[in-house]
Amino acid sequence: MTLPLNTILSGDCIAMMDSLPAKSVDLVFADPPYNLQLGGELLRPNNSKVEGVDEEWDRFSDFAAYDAFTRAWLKSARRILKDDGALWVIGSYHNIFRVGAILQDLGYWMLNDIVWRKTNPMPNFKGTRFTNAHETMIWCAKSAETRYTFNYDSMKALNDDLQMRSDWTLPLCTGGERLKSGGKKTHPTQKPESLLYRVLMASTKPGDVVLDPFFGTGTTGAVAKKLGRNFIGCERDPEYIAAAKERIAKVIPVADPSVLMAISKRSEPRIPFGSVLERGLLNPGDLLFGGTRHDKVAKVRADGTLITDIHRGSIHKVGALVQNAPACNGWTYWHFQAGHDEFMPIDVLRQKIRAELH
Amino acid sequence: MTLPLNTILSGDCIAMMDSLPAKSVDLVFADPPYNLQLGGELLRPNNSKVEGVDEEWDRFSDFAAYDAFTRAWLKSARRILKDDGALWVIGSYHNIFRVGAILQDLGYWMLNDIVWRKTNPMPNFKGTRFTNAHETMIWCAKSAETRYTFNYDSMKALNDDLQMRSDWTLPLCTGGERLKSGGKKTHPTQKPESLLYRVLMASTKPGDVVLDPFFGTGTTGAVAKKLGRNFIGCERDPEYIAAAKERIAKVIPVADPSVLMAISKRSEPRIPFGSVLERGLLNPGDLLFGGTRHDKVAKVRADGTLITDIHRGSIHKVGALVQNAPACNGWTYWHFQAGHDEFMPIDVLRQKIRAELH
DNA sequence: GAATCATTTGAATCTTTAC
DNA sequence: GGTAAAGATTCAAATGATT
Repeated sequence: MTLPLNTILSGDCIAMMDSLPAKSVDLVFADPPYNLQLGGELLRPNNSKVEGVDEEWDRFSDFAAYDAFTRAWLKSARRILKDDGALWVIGSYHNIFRVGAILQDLGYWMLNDIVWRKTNPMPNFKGTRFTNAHETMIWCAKSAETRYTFNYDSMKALNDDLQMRSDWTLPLCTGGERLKSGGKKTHPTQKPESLLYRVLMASTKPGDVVLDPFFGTGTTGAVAKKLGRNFIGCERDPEYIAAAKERIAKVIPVADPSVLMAISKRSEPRIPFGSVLERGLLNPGDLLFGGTRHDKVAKVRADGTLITDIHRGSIHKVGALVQNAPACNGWTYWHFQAGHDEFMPIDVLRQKIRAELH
Repeated sequence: MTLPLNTILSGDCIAMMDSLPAKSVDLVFADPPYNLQLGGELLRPNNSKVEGVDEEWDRFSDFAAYDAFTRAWLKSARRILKDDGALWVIGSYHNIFRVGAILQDLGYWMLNDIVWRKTNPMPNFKGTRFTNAHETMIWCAKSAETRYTFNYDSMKALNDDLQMRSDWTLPLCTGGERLKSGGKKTHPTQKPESLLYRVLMASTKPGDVVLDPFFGTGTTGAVAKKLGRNFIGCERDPEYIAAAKERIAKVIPVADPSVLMAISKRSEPRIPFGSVLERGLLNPGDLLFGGTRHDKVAKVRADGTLITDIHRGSIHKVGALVQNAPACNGWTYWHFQAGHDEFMPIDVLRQKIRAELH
């Protein structure tokens, strides 16, 4: 079976997900309904307050229904996730704690909880509580043992070369981005594209398949299309589906795929230190220098090992030994003499070789 | 029975709470074990060791054991709470979702979840996830029908006459405030007094009784005494108790809490260039132009870096490289094409984002 | 003594590949 | 499956050392 890529499946998300092949999706992003147990359900039809044991039973039954629903869709999502896939859920204090506990119970492995700080939240008009100015997202891998995609360098770049933190400050979806029909908002809880931009940039690769079980008006699909990812949406409401289709059709994908690729040291090809010798960038007998004052010295041997008066081994091993450190990256630790008083890390030689590979 | 006010009860918190009269306490503040379940040792890039939390009190065999423990102490706490009392719990993603779900199951009524944004969190040294830069507190009333204390105006005053939001930006407990014994921290997870200050100012009145079931080194007691509230602590570890007693003895209550309200002024928020992309003000693949004749050209990548035929990096770095200059302010150097022959500096896009923050 | 630079540290579920 | 080796990786703030 081929996946219904870049389409919206009309119907209940559990049935829809169950119709897809197992281990076929790279990412699930879910914005499920918030807990329905609020307000009126605490009142009887005659408006008297529910009290005592009845109260607890009622409430338990409400939470139980929400829990059962949550468990069901999270189970279905887990089946279709690839083993190295991941899942995001967004919610508020009404539902996110139940969602989080069930995620853990099902074996998902939490990677972060992310706080979306709203720059422009709705104030608390009655002054009864703190302004509810954030929502919470949970990001988790399929299990504690599985791998997952995290474009660390992209996130760092997006944040002016500082590690991206677990709190994200972004505005609500308003203005031209907010879908309207007949002057009213099409969907009550449309999420901003900036939020999905960061989610997809962080945890997917170009070409990945992203499934959204509660597609709504298609923010996930719109951003996925823009960023060169494939999407699958599940949605029951025909009006939302129509709005999402129209919206996504207008999205222009980024034309140049090269601007989408994450650049990470981890994904670059490995270069053995021996290659540096084979290409004559260094020669057997050359000296390498380590330490802040370049006072540690080692001699390069023809087989690519280093030797000092007492140590012998790889650039990493000898680097660790001369520093008496548990570990060492020899590429950045060792320097060669490039001029009278100029030392350069041997990593530049590796870069030279890597450049030739392109 | 009279309450053991302003004392530390030595022993298990559940037994201690069960020994107190029902409906006798105005507030419970709890910093329970987080159930971190850390793996092996973790080294910083400089190879120094991170002191993790591996205390016996944070070890649980599985989620079921942690849940049973959580349910037990939350039940005991609920019995001793006055009907118009409230409870706070702090935690991280390791435990807070389980705590939150159990709170709801027991009939507590959530008022807010509060995010403590750390100004100086520990980074993610291995680049595997987002920097875990926050913890979560849940504030709840005893039930949906009960009243609770919220000093709305105090909170507004604390926040420059703006409603206090659900995200609080506060530094970790370090420096002189951090209790040390023999050069090492007395308690691995001592909370900052600023956090408790805000909690107690928000949700208690002078003279109220505040119980902390996991008293540790007594931050709750210290701030309670300072603010003219009464405290009751429960703690098992004699060393923590001794440190807390000594600490609290030194606290001088303040006559007028308003003198403590000095709150750091917010500085102009830093806007990473990546935000411009996330918000769609520029798009991946767009061209930027530098130089007086706009003859330097760079392409915007999806992660917020720029790329030319030979250079790659942040707006500042690439700006410097194309000019062969030591440094460059990319915000003013780079321009985007706003019309047929019109170029505008990308700084106007930053201004646009800043305006939304106010 | 002031200024500058180097070191330390904080609730952390913290690697990947080859053999 | 396990073990060993390669090699990638940190931010803010306080404290201590040096000039």
